[in-house]
Amino acid sequence: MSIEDDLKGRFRNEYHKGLINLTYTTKQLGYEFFLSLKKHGIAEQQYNVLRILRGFRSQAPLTIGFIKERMLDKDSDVSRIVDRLFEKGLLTRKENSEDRRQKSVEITSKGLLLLDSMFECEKRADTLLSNLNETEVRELNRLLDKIRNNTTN
Amino acid sequence: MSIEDDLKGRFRNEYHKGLINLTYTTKQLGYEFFLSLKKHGIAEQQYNVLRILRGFRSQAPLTIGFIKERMLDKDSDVSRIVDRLFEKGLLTRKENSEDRRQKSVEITSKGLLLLDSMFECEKRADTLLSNLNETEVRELNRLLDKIRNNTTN
DNA sequence: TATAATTATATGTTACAACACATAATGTTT
DNA sequence: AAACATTATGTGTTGTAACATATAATTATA
Repeated sequence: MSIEDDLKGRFRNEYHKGLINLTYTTKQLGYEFFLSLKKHGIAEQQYNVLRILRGFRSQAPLTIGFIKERMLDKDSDVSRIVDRLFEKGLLTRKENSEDRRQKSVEITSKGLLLLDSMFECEKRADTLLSNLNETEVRELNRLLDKIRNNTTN
Repeated sequence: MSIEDDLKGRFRNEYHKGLINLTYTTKQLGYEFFLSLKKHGIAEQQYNVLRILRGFRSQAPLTIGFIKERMLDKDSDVSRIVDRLFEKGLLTRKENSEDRRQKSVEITSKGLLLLDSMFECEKRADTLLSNLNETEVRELNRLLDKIRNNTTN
């Protein structure tokens, strides 16, 4: 399937196509992953928060700000995502007595169990680019890094 | 700036990095473009609908379904996006007398003027990948196409 | 032709991003 | 210590994706 067919449009040039292609491909990969998450009744950002809580368990409890820094999306509304996970019993949230502005957030055993049961989602994520060989992925990463160097200066 | 620094994390392998890199880079490019739109008080999907209305002006009026097919996101909620544009006076929306289920949507002169005033946004979009040379963009497109062939089968 | 299937659009819900603003706790300055 | 600044988090709003369901109009079928 070519992107031209799919979008029913034409591109001004390779750069134009590149931008649309990036958006389109990433959206599609995200959707693939989203589908594998959906079976577990959890939204993508909630999953990401749980992953961070598990990944940094040695430094638990974590604050909202710490979690926020580690989200792919820097503007994540972690307060309300944590709300939803709290209501599902997947994490605990307490006032930090050292600094009462902060919240101490920790994954529960229920949360850990859920992540364990989602192991195949993580495996799925690793296969999304499997159509590229090692050299190609490396080249993709090089190109993406190069693109970003441009836009962040 | 490396993505490793930025995400404060490590990657399992190049494939893992590739997926995160795609998500992250695309998000950043999208944000760049979003910023240039914001000055004109219009949201990204609303802009996309206006572009389609202008682009296919020769076939006007267009139906909601026609617009939907041409959106990058196939699940776009075109009905409500059109609502918002209608309220801003940027398009007209009438019942189609041939098939009264359909709506006939057409961009207004106010909508065309807005797009004209946004010409620099389009130019901006074309420069987002300018850090890559022609060969590199071509290679990027090849890799993205190859990724998608995988995930759509 | 009455009925059933399909189509085009609308509406309602949940989760979220991006933003502005609010609030409370803490730190700093005078 | 009182006043001000900063920090951590919360809340409210708008726009949207993804989804389910609704409704009306049209087409196909028995």
